[in-house]
This record gives sequence, C-alpha cells and structure tokens, in this order.
Amino acid sequence: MEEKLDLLRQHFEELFALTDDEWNFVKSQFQYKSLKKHQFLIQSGQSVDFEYWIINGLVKAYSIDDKGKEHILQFAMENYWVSDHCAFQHQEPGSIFVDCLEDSEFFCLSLENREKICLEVPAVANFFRIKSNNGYINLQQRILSLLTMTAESRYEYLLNKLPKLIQRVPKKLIASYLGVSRETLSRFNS
Amino acid sequence: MEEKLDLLRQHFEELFALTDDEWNFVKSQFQYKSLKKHQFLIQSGQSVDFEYWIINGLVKAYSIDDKGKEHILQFAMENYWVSDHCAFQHQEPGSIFVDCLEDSEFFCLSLENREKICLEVPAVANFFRIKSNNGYINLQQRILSLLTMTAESRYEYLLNKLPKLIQRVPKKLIASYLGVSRETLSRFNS
DNA sequence: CTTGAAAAGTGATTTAGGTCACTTTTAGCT
DNA sequence: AGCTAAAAGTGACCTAAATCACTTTTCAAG
Repeated sequence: MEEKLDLLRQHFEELFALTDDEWNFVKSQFQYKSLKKHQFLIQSGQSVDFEYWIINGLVKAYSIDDKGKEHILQFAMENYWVSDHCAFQHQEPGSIFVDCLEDSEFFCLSLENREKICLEVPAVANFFRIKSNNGYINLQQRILSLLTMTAESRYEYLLNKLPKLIQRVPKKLIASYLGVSRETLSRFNS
Repeated sequence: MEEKLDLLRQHFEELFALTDDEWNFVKSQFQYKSLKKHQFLIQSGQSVDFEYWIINGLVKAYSIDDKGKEHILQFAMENYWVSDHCAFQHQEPGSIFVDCLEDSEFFCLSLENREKICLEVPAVANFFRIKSNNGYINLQQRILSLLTMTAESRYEYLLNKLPKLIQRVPKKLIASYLGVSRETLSRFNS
C-alpha cells in the first residue's frame, strides 16, 4: 500500500511540493478501494460519496438516455480522477454510472476531506485548482470538436491523441464517446 | 472604479472571505479595461495575456472553422470569467476570438499575477479551485447535452436555463452555440 | 422618419449519419 | 481445443438536419 500512496504523492508533487508533515496529513484523508472488471464505482440514483484517483485500471463514466442508450462522458485510467463531479459537489444523488473496464484500484476522497486538506494545505488547493483548470480546458476542446468536426475527423483526432486508449477499449465504446453509432464508426478509415 | 472593485471583492467573497489586507493585495494585481460593442478582447493567433472578469456587458467566445463558420464556445456576461484558457494557461498564441456583443468592462488578470495571488492568499486559490470545478461540471453537462439530446431539446433546455441570455443575443448565435444551423433553429417550437 | 444592413423565416433539395437486420470475427471460459 | 457471447463489419433503407436560394422582418444610424 505504501508504494501506491507514493504514486499518489508523486501525482500531487508534479505540480506543488509537499512537506512530509503535509503529506502525512493529506494521505490520511484517503481510503483505498479495489474493484473487478464490470463492477460499479458509481451508480445513477445513488449518493456519490467520493471522488476517485485511479491507481491502476480503466473505467468508463456514462449516462443512459431514455432509450437505454449509453453515452460516454469520460474514460479514466491510472493517474486520472473520476467521479460524478456534479452530484459529488452538490452532495445529491448521481445521474451517471461509472464502471470498470478492467480490474481497478482507487484512492477515495470525500468532499469533507477534500475541503479539509485544501483549507489546511494550500499546495493541495493549488493542485486541485490547476487540475480543474486543465480539465476545463480539455472539455472545451471536446466541445469544440463536437461543434466543428465531422464524426470521422473526431475519430482520427482521438486516434492520434490517445492511441493507447483505443487499444484498451472496444470500438463501440469509442463510438459512444465520439457521439456516433457503432456501425458508422466501423465504416470509417478502413 | 472603487465600486467596480467592490463588485469583484463580493464575487470572491461569495466563496471565501478575505481580510482587508488580502483584498488590497489581490485587487492591486488586476487592471481595468473597457471595450465597445464589436471590439475584440482576444483574437486568434495573438498572445493571450489575461483572463478577464466581466464587470458588465456581454461577450462571445468562438472559433472559426476552415469554411469560415463561427462556432460559439461560450457566452459570458457580468460576473463571468472569460479567456482563451488554453492559450492563456500555456502562454501560447490563441486559437479563438472573443468579442463584445455589448459595450463591456473588464478586470484583467495576468497568469503571473494569478499565480502570485493564489500562492500568497490561499482563499484565492480555493476560490479559483471551486470556480474551475463548477466550470468543469457545466461543460460536462453541455457535452452530455450534445451527445444525448436533439438540437430542439437543447434549445428548449437553454430557453429554460438562461432565458435572459436569449433576449440579449441574436438567434443565429444561439444556433451556433447549440451546434445547429440558423435555419433549423428557426423552424423549432414557434 | 427613412433607409440600408443584419436578422429571421421559409421552401426545396441534399447529405451525413442513424437504424435495422444479418454475417463474420474475436475473445473469454470452462 | 471448443463453445458461447460479445464485438465488429456490412448492406439497405430512413431521417434529422445541413445547405442553398430567396423573402420578410427588425433594427440601428443618419
């Protein structure tokens, strides 16, 4: 477990250094969780008590529309953060599902503990500030790609940007992430 | 000018209180800017030296595709923050335009000054952390709406969510924000 | 008030991508 | 290795929305 916590410390310290005292306080606020492929991390309708840092593994976050179709909001793997951020932040029942595409391990942070470490340790507040800002930037680019690009060029773009992800994820899920049908995606490129 | 700065202080203090000393330091890091309708705040290809808090007025942030078509990323009015966040954060030439739909006033914050006040005043770091997180949540919802809803229901949704905005903005810009053609939007509801 | 430009509306036509139905391929599990 | 189920490919057809071309309405500036 200590090595896994070290990975998390490294992750924090990519942006801002922490003293040993600060880190010992910070790490005590996380709890560990492990899930097998196909198990759920978050389910629509249930409370969302944590945001999750992924130690290793791969998950998908998605919503299900009225016709039962799944729409992928995010793929998240090792070193990523994932949650139903909206439900988590407002402490209300979630509206999306997150489940494991591979066996996965997580460090879990409650809202209360997140606010505690952010107020106690300014470096952590700054860490989450920069992380959220980067996340915002990524989503803006995804929105622009949805507004400006054809489904085919969004696919090419993703192939370039995250080639490793494409390997690990069935194409029908990629299709759902891109907002295109499985059949149409299958007719792309060659 | 002091009243305008007071508005900014109130904006910060909606989330975290500041001492007078902190505020005096923070406010000294902003500069004022005023633009008339149709003037540009940010232009594609140019450096993006600031992020902007809008004192009053209304702007649109958009990109232009290869066919010259405009795609609206964001409308921003009083109390909103706007920039080409990607270019600003990475200090590289911008790829979007921001121009004024109405006469507008701004407080401008450089990256250097933002980092300075965030490191100096933890409440400010926490302010931007929460703001970015909320922004992230909003963009996730917009992505979901693009993936799951028809153009018509996105329009109805926007009518409910931001009725005041619809009043202030020509419908062809709303269409561009929703990712639908002007003509198609015009055929909706009635 | 007038007038020129921008915005909005509308019909006709085209098209990207969805849906349905079925086949082929691939990947896990005993 | 053999079997089942999921994933991927493919043809035929359909539809939401784009595009094009034009008219009507609204608005702002002299």
